[in-house]
Amino acid sequence: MKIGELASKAKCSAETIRYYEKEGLLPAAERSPSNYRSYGDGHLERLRFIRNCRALDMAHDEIRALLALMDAPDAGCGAVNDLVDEHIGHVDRRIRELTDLKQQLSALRQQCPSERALDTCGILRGLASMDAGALGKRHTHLG
Amino acid sequence: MKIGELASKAKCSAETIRYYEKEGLLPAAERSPSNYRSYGDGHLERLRFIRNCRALDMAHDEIRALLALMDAPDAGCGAVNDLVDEHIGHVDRRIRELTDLKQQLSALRQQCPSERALDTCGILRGLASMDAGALGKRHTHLG
DNA sequence: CTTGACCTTGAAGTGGCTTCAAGGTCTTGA
DNA sequence: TCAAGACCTTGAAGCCACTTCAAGGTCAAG
Repeated sequence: MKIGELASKAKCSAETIRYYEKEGLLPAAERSPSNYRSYGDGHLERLRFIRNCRALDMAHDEIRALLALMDAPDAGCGAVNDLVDEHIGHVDRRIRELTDLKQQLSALRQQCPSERALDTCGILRGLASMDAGALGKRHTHLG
Repeated sequence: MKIGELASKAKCSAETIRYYEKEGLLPAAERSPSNYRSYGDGHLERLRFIRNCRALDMAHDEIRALLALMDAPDAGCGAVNDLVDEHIGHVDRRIRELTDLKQQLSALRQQCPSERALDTCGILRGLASMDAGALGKRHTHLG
């Protein structure tokens, strides 16, 4: 199967597939006489696995780790469980960050409930006088 | 004041300040005879405003829009309110996306409550067989 | 007069792609 | 038989908001 067919079966673009190959997520395909990449069902399975991980917002490093664990012949899945737990932790932290953020924004928005002149606008005043250090930095790969 | 002093007063790095200048968020500073950037209190105010906006995860485009509104002499703040409301919408959507995501991940995690052999690990099975199309794409600049 | 803190510019790296440019190959139908 | 158009190739650049690096210039203190 050529790259376009694989792409449509995995619902991603051919460029993404080439990118995954370059990144080492997907093993290099064999080549046809005309130098086109040639894929089998194993590639499709692996690509679907990767796309599912990405749909869950896992970073490439996390996916690489999962793939390596999967390829280890005699391992149990304890490390898989740990990796997923850690990723849930990432998502959870980011949700908490954004919830705090929304709180801040809502408070700011209430400073100016109606249209008024710029120099009395509570939002602009708030943005000018806030203490930026109050919020922490982002800790995860989820934005 | 030189760039380092401005940076420490605004709690950001000198590189960030130079970047904001290049991006047109911060007006270009005057230069000393030795070609060092020289800043006044107006720069500090504007920079603090920008950093506060960034602490609230506003994109540069949003901040640029706010600054332009602020500089408009006779405008009211209705557009400011709208912009903030829209940004709150971004944050809200992202929170909902991540909440869905966490749900998916938790369900996945429950597939494999304990250590077991790889080929029966429910997580890996789930990742291999999920339908990636089930989750939507990211719509905002918040990750 | 040297050390070291500060400043300058420009380029490259981050992540996970997408888009573009400039071609080569293959299939189909006139 | 040959031309159009769909598909493939590579490599580079763009996205965002920075950070880091390299290679130097400037300045105050000891």
